[in-house]
Amino acid sequence: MSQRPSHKPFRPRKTPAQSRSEATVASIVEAAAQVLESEGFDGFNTNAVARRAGVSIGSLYQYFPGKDALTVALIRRESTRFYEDASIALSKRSGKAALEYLIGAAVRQQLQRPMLARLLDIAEGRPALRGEVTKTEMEELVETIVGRASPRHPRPDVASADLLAIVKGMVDAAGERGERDLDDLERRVRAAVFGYLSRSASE
Amino acid sequence: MSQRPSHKPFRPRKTPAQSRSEATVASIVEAAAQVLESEGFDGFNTNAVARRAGVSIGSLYQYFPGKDALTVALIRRESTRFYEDASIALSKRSGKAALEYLIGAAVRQQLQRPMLARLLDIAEGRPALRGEVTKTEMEELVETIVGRASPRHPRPDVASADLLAIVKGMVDAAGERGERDLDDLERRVRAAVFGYLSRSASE
Amino acid sequence: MSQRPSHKPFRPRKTPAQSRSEATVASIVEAAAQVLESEGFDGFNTNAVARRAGVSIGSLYQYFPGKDALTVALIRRESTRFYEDASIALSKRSGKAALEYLIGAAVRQQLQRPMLARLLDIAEGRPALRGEVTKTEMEELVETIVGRASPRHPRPDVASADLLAIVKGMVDAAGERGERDLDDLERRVRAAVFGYLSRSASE
Amino acid sequence: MSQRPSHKPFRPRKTPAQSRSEATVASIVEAAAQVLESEGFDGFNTNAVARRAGVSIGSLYQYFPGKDALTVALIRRESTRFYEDASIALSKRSGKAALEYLIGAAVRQQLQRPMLARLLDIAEGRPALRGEVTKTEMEELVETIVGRASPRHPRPDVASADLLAIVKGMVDAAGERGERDLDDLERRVRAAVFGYLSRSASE
DNA sequence: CATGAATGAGGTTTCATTCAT
DNA sequence: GATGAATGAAACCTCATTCAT
Repeated sequence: MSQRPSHKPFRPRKTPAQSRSEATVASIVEAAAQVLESEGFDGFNTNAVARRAGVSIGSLYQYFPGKDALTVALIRRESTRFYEDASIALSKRSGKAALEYLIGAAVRQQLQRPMLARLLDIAEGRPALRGEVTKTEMEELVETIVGRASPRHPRPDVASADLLAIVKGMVDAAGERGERDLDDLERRVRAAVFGYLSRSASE
Repeated sequence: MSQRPSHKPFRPRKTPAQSRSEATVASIVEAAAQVLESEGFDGFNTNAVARRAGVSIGSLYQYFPGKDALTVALIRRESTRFYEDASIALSKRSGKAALEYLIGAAVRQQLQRPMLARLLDIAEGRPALRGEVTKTEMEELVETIVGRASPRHPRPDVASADLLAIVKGMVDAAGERGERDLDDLERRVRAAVFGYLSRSASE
Repeated sequence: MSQRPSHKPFRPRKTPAQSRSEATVASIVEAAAQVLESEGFDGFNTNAVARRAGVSIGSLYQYFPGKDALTVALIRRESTRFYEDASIALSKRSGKAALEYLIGAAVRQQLQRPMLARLLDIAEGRPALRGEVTKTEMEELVETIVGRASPRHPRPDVASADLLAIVKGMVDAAGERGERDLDDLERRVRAAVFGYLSRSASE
Repeated sequence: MSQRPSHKPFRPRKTPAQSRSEATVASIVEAAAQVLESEGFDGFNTNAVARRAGVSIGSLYQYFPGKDALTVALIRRESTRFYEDASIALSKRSGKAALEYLIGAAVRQQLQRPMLARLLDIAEGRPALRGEVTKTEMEELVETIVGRASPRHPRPDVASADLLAIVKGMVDAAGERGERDLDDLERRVRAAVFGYLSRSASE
C-alpha cells in the first residue's frame, strides 16, 4: 500500500488520442482490477499489474505517472460504470421505482466483482487519494432520487449519505461472506433503505 | 547461514512474566493504535510503532512475532472493549432497549477513535488475517439481542449480520466525514436498524 | 500491508533476456564465490555479495530469490565445472587411467580455490539445501569409472561413495592446511583410492 | 553462524570450583550439542541453547563470555572424549591392532551423534576459532600409532594427517547418508587406511 | 515509443549481548 | 548469582521508479 513520498499528479500522462494507446490504457486498468481482486492490496504492485497487462513496466509509467494514478483510474472506471447504470434510475416513473432501481444497480455492481468493489471502497478512503476521487456526482444522483422518493424528508443530503453507507455496508459484507443470491440480498437492502427512510423522514 | 522456515503465528510470543513487560506490551499496542490513526496504513510500520511506543524494535519483536500479530492484537483489544460494553445490553429489560444500547455502544466506540475503528474494520477483512480474528462472539451477542427484540424474525442470523453491516457502514461513513454529533447519528442508526427489522421480519 | 507467503524457491528468478543481465548474473555468482572465499560463511551476506559484484542489492534479488538461491547457483556452477572436467575421464583407455584422471580433476578443482571448494562442500550438506543440490550425476560418473577400474568389486555404489568421500576428505584437509604441491597430493590420493579399491574388492 | 565483531576470549569465565556451577556448565554444553544436532547451524543461537539447558540467557553469559566460547567448549568436550577413547589404542600390542582400535573409536564416535560430529568438524575450521581449537594432541597420537604400525613410512606426519582426513571424510559421509551399520563401515575404513598406508609407505 | 535491467530507500526481522532488578 | 526484558546493529528483502538501450 505504501508509496514513496514523491508527490505525483494523478492524471494519466497523456490523453489517448490514438486508439492504440487507448487500448493499452484500458488493458492496464483492467489488469490492475484483476491483480487487486486476486491478490488483494498485498500483491498489488506496479510490476504485477504490468505483467498481467502484458506490457512492460516502462510502458505502464508511460501512461500513468505513478501507482496512485493507476488506482485512481481504476476507481474512476468503476464509479463511472456504476454511475451510468444508476443514472437509468432517473427515467423511472415513481421515486420508489427509481430508488429500487438504484439499489438493484448497487447490488449488481458490488456482487459482480465483490472483492474489487470492496477494495476500491477502501482505497477511496485513503488520505493520499482524498480529493482526487470525488463522490459528489454519485451523491447528487442519490439525493435527487431520495428527494423524489421521500419528498418531505427534512435532510435529504444526510439521508442520501446514510443510504449509500447502508447499501455499501450491507453489500460489502455480503460479498465478503460469499453470498451469491442477488434477489435475496436486494430484498434485504430494500428493507433497510425503505425502513430507514420511512422512520427518518417523519422526525 | 540463514533462512528459517518462517512459521509466522499471530499469537504474542511470550506472556509477559514481569509487570514491566506487561506495560511494554500495552504501550506497543497503544502505539500501534496511534500510528494507525495518525498515519493510516501507509505509515503503519514496525519501526514507527516501536518509536512511538518508546521501545526498541527488538522489544516489539520480543512480544509480537511480526507486524500482522500486532494488528491482530490491536483488533482484539478493540473488539474486547467493544464486546464488554455491548454485553451490558443483555441486562436490559426489553429487547428494544437492549438493541438501543447496542447501537449506542457501537456509535460511541466508533466515534471515539473513528479512523482507528474504520482502519481496523478494513484490516479485519484482510485475507492474511482471516481466521485469526473471529467475529463470532459479537455475532452471537447481536443474534441473541435480535432474537429478543424481534422474536418472530424468520432468519435472525441473517438479520444480525445485516444489522452489524448497517451499523458499521453508517458509523464508519460518519466517522470518515468527521461527524461528531453522537445523538443525531445514533438516531439515524436506530431508524435504519428498526426500519430494517420491522420490514424484514414480516417477510 | 505486508507479509507474503514466502515461497522461496532456489531457481533463479528470471532467465536473462538481454546479454547485459547475463553478465550481471555471472558477476554476482563470481562475487559470491569471492566473498565466501575471503570472508567465510560469517561475512557471506547478500549486501557484501552485491557490493563486491558492483551491483545494487536490488539487482541481486532480481535474479536470485534469496540468499540460498545464490548459494545453490554457486554450487551448481562449481559442480558443473568439475563434472565437465571429470567427464573427460570417460574417454580414457583403461579404467585405471580414467580413475587417475578423475583424481587429478578433483585435486585440481579443489586446490585451485581451496576455501571455496571446502565451503561449498559444507554448504551442500545444509538441510535447507537438501534436494536442491543433486550429486547424482557425479556419483554415477564415479560409479561408471569404478566399474571399469575394478570390475569385480562387489558393491560399486558403496565404493564410489567412499571414494568420493576419501578424495574430498583428503583434498579439503590439504587445502585447509594450505598445501600447494599438487603432484604430491595427487600421489597420496591415488594411494588411498587404489589402496581402498584393492582391499575392498577382494572381500 | 555470524557473530558480532566483538573480540572475546574463549575461555569459560570461571573455573567451576563449586559442583553446582560445574553441573550448570555441563548442562549448557550438552544443550548446545542438542541444539546443534537438531537444528543445525541455522538455529544454533544462544537463546535457544539457554532455553534448552533450562537456564536463563543471563546465566549462560555468566559462564561463557560469548557464543564462540560455547562452541569451543563443545568442541573440546567432544575432542577430549574421543581422545580418551582413542588413547586406549596405545596399550595395544601391535601397531596394527592399535590402528584398528583407533579406527573403531573414530567410527563409534562419529556414528553415535553423526550430525554433531559433522557440524563440529565444520565449526573447527572456522577462521574465527582457528587457534582456539588445537588438534595437535590428536595428531600426535595418530602419528605415534602410525609410527608403530608402519615404522618405515617416510613421512609419518603427512600420513597421519591424511589418515585422519580419510577417516573423517568417510565417516562423515556415511553419517550424512544415514548409515548405521558400524561393522561394515569400519571394515571399509580399514580398507582405506591400510590400503593407503601400504601404498604410500613404499614410496 | 517500448523495453526491462538497474536502483536504493525503506521496511521487516533476528539474535548476540547487556544490565536493571 | 540468577533472571529475563531490553537493546540495536546488521541482515534480509521488496517494489516504486528511472533510464540506457
